[in-house]
Amino acid sequence: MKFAKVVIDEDAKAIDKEFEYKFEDEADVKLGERVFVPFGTRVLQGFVVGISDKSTYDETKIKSIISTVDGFPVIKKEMLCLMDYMVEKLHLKRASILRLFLPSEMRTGKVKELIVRYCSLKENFEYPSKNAKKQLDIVKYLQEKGREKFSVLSQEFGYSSLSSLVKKGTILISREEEKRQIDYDKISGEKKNLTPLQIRAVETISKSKTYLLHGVTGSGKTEVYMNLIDKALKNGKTALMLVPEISLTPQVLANFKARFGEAVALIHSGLSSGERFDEWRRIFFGEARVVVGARSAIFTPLENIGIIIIDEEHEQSYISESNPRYDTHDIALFRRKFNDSILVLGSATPSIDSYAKALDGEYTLVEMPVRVNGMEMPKIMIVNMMEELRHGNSEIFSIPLLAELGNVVERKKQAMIFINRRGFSSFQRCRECGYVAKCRDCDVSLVYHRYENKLKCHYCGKRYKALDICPSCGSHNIKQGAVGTERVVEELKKFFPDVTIFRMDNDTTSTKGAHRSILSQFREVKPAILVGTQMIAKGHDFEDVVLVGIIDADQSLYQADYRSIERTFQLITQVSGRAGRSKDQGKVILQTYSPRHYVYRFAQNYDFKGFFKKEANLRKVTNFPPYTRVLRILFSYEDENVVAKEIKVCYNKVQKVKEKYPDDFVYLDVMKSPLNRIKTKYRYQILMRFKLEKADEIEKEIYECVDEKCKSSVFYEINPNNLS
DNA sequence: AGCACGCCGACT
DNA sequence: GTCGGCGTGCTC
Repeated sequence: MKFAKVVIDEDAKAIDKEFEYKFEDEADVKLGERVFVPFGTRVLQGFVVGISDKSTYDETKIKSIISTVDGFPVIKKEMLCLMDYMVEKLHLKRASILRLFLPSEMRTGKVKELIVRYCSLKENFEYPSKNAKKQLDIVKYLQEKGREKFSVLSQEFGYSSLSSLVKKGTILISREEEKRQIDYDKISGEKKNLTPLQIRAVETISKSKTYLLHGVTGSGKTEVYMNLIDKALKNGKTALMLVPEISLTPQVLANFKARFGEAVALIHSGLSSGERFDEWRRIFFGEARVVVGARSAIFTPLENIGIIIIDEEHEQSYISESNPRYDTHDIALFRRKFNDSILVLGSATPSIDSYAKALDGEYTLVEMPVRVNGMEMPKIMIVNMMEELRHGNSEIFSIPLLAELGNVVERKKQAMIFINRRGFSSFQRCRECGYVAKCRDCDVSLVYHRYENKLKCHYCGKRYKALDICPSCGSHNIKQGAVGTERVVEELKKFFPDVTIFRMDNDTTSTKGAHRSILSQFREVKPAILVGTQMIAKGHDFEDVVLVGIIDADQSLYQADYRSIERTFQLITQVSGRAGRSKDQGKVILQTYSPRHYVYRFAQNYDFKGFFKKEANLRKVTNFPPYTRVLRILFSYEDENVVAKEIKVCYNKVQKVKEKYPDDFVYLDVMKSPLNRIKTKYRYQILMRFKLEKADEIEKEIYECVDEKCKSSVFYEINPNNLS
């Protein structure tokens, strides 16, 4: 008799623990397998997360495992350890963690293996009659080629001829499982010669520890990554490389496929569920030895990892913002340790957090301060929009930007205009009474989308009719708020009616392949202007882009978030990099209403170190991370009274903890979340900051403050990215 | 989560 | 009398 600890596959707080079940034979159930178990009156699926000879529960109450689900353990040992770590450290529910480790297709069970029928000739087949021309063609084809897919032959020669050959027994059919082929651009993957700087980086990164690779845009980090992966493969190890979702462009994918061929598995949101399922299994069974993917790829069941790379490590998208909330860095650090592998965090603008760790010696700093082609970084010109206003220009575009755009058009070159907001304008406001339309389910203003003539909630996605008269006072005087991508395109058309203008944002890239098609179209046209959000800021090398315009750079600056300045610096550097790929020196025009802000001064000079010093110092004196830890506990529930009451109880307990550590707490407060309601749920939060020395200890005690039985759903966030 | 058990109101 | 409301508590 054996006993298994089972996590029930239900995402509910109340059953988030390990239940014990018995089974007879050791060979029947393996660690990490999915099993069917009786649970109360029902039969549910669960994960075996532990096996032992003894039980720790009343043996008369222990039931038997009914059967296994897959017939093999789907969760490997490393991932079981990772689950424990995430439960302990991030206070996530076991089932929701385990779900991260499997492709969703395995739970819903909708996707099946792709079975392909192959046709081949019987050994001593009889020739079809002379009149059956099509059938003879098929036989001839197969004599030459040996075998072919049923679907191909049917397409080529017609279904009826083929099926009659099958019926006669002339053709035999065999069924084989095939992995779905992922679509990617085929390019040649020749190795480039490395610069001395790149060689030094590759040689330095060799020990099993964590490196921070700080390389300016254009310093050739990707080539370094590829060489490092090569090295890992030669040592018989595997490699995991993460890139932000938006920079997971066709170019990047093609590069990796070309270089490492069949050994590469790709994980990204553009895959169909079948493709995702197949890629996961190729990784699981060791067919794929290099994994390239977005955030969630950190959970792939890759074994014997020699190197983990997080490219653009500063990117926000590495922090999951919705339910199982986690930071990819934490997971990567865990897996690095477990596999005793190398971890490389790469960026042109490292996060303040990572860079501080590097200076502290926790990470090893590797620098690549020079561009591969020896080119200068593009010149950044700061335009004071207040000044423009004073001179009577209240348009979106400043005079210098228009002049430079004109110049680009004349030279038949290309420009990119970056604007950090999609839609036509941020909101519609009534000029008479100040009414702004809000989402019924969420506490946010609606965004106007001109193309659909609809108001959209960017939180829950709900659509509303656009305003023509103010529902509050009846006035027709409706004003558009701040500009978005759509509006910029429209305005540009007025100034440059003959120039091709492309728009790229969430709305124009929602369909599969749209991203790729816009970029390849843009590549072909000159002169042309590409208007877009964040997603144009990454990794595209366009030789002919000589100008980048940043509309309203302040957008990201004034947010109730301690990282907003850091993010602004990163954004400007990133976007500016787009102008620097051509032979002519590129130019960047940055429009701002606060030209004297230090972030612009450092960004203009590409002075990361100076910026770091200033920003780190500010964080230190104002008691923010990385010198303190922020913990946010978010309660949300449909009934506002319930949330308010429950969070109050929790807050009182937290206050007791604070009294116990009076010197460590630098901040503690309870409040409505700035976004008080999202998807019909009211949100309240407790915010606290405490010093690092006893942070782990304090954190543990704080977690005890939340009543397990409360109705609200509770989210914990460490150093949250935004406080809404 | 989902289901049983249980303790109150208004109906054939 | 009992049918059914949903509040509470349990599931190895």
